[in-house]
Amino acid sequence: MNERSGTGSRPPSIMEVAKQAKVSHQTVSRVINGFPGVRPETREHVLKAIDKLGYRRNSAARTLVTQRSGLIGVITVGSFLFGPTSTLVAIEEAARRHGYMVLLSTLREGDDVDLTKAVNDALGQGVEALVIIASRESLVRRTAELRTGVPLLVVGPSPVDVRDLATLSVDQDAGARTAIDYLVGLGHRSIVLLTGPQDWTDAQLRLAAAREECERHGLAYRVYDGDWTAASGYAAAGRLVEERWATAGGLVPTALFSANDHMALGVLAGLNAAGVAVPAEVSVIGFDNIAGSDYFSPALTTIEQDFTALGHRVLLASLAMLAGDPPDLTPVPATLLVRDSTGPRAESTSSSS
Amino acid sequence: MNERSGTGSRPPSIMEVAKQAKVSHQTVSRVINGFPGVRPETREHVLKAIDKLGYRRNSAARTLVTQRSGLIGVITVGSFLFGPTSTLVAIEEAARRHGYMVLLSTLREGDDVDLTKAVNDALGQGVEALVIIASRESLVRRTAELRTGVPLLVVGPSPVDVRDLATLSVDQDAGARTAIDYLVGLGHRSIVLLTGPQDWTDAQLRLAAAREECERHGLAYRVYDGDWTAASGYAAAGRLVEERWATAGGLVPTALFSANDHMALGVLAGLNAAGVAVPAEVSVIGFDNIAGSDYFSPALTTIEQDFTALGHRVLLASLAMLAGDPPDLTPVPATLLVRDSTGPRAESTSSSS
DNA sequence: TTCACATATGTGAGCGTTAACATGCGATTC
DNA sequence: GAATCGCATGTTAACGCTCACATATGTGAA
Repeated sequence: MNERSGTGSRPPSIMEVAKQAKVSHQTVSRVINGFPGVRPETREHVLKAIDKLGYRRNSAARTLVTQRSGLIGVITVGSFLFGPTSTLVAIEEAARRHGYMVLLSTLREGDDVDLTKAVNDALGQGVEALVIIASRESLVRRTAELRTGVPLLVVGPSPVDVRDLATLSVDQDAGARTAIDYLVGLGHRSIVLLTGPQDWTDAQLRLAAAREECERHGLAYRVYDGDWTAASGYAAAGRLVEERWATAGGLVPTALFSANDHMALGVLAGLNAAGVAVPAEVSVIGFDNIAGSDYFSPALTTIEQDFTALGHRVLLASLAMLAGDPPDLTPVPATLLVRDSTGPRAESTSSSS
Repeated sequence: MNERSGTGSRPPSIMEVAKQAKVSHQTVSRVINGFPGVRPETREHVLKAIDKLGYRRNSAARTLVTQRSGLIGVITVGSFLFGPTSTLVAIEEAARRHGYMVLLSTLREGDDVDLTKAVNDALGQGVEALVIIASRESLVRRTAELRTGVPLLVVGPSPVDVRDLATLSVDQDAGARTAIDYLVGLGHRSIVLLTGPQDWTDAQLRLAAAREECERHGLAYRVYDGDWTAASGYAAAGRLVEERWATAGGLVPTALFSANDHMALGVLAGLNAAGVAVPAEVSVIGFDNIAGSDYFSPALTTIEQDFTALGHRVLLASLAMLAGDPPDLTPVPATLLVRDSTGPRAESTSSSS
């Protein structure tokens, strides 16, 4: 039924459909947009003409007059790691469900120039709202300075000193606290906090919360710097082993909280290489629940973030802002996943000084 | 310098810039598009007016008249696994470098209806070219039936019986052969091929190539079914252990080729649980080089796919098709990454029947 | 019948931009 | 000094759609 002109000419317009269906272009428009007040018979004719001509609405023309592009710009900056990517996919899915499409920009590094350009490009394409998945503190700050003219939502924790910036994220704070509490419940009194790069807000928040929670419980703890990679986790394991040698009595670290799963993987490899048993001698807990973490050796206890929920919430919030309503910005919960890499503190450990 | 009207009215148009700069709108257009024949002084005025008004080109209007949206539709279907995601990011990056933006659609499952809808939506937004990252055989077939009216490129191996479909991919064939050859070089004569789901073209191709290569070398081999997950790799390890018990002499499998790294991770975990030493008793080789595979226990020997190169090539090919030139569709190479999970066949193994 | 009134359809303008062509003007040529 | 050229700029008409309004047609009340 569907025939298309093979020439390089323009695709059929609403006018040609109108002619074909012997109605006015406006009636065609009404049919396309499902407006009421069109006789079923007329509608039928129009639909047939549309099918015959292979007509497809030109959204450029529509956007030009309505100011509505049906586009949401999503800018992910700095990484294609697990979290950002999962969030992106979830946002896209939610967007499509709500009749929007996603215009994507991925920036490798937190380059200000690139960010500004990406924002401008997206705005130039007429996006109705802008979502920035920014993991770095500095980036979020830049973002706050941007005057975009459309609703702007940042996925990632908000710096406390930046006001008037809509941010939405997984509850890093609660997640980190849950992890520490769980370790405390297992009897651990001295633990290592392996943190991510400090210019990542997620890393900051996880560390700050874990630290506070340690202090609240009166734990002995020390902080190791990591950079999200398994390699840095491996190095941390080496340091931990040394520390266990050098430390006396009840202060020997018996557990490690890694700010992400990749580093935890490195930690497991490092401990294994050093002959330290997990969880018998040291418990390890991660953060993210990346694919495969249930098959690490041993299976990794970790904090799972519900990125699908996050993505949906991001879209809902954008839509709310678009409608002029206050968005729901409460953080998305993170939940504990207990597996094999954590266990009760071994009594022998405290006596091995 | 930049002031913006706070009202909800329309943003400034080229006309207002023209009035502000006391030139015609066409001159403004010339400045915006960098056309020659504008006096530097005039250009200066226009630029100043643009800055003052906070003018930004309305791409809907531009698209309407030029038929060029600057948009490339990318549809990823069925997974957010390592490969597809990496490819997407690389495409986006290449696109931006060439002045295009990416309109994203992610489909969870290979639902035909969704695919058609996604294609139509993208076309409706005026994409100039369409890239479909399809991992499933059936999907690629559907794709071939789509008449889009714009250049269409499929990322993923092409079914041999489907003609006239531009496809581009990593050289799965060469990658799998490299892996087998490497094992052969280490002296292995009996190996297990752990394959992915057979409706994934990648899985098919990797298996077919590995199989052929095994036969070419006169190896004993058997095929285990997997589903890309670490869990299925774990199960495969169990089966392998049984097989080693039951098999006699030189036919005891001493190596396993896993069609992806996640499954290889599961295999490592399974072998470890069964007390089988890697690589002393069994060598394991993966495919993908996912993040962290260098910190598996032991570090995984694998085949690395250069997705960045693939993404760039995809864009180049799209551009070529757009220009009416024949695209370069030769596969992107895959390279061997030797790490610790593979080693020479242990002599003891063949005598342990 | 005549008016009002709803319901179905048509008409014209305008959205912001570019493409094609038209104009103005100083410099060059004969 | 007129004709010619080249450069810088202006004018007009699309592009395909939606909006606001105008016009037919049918229906019931006065």
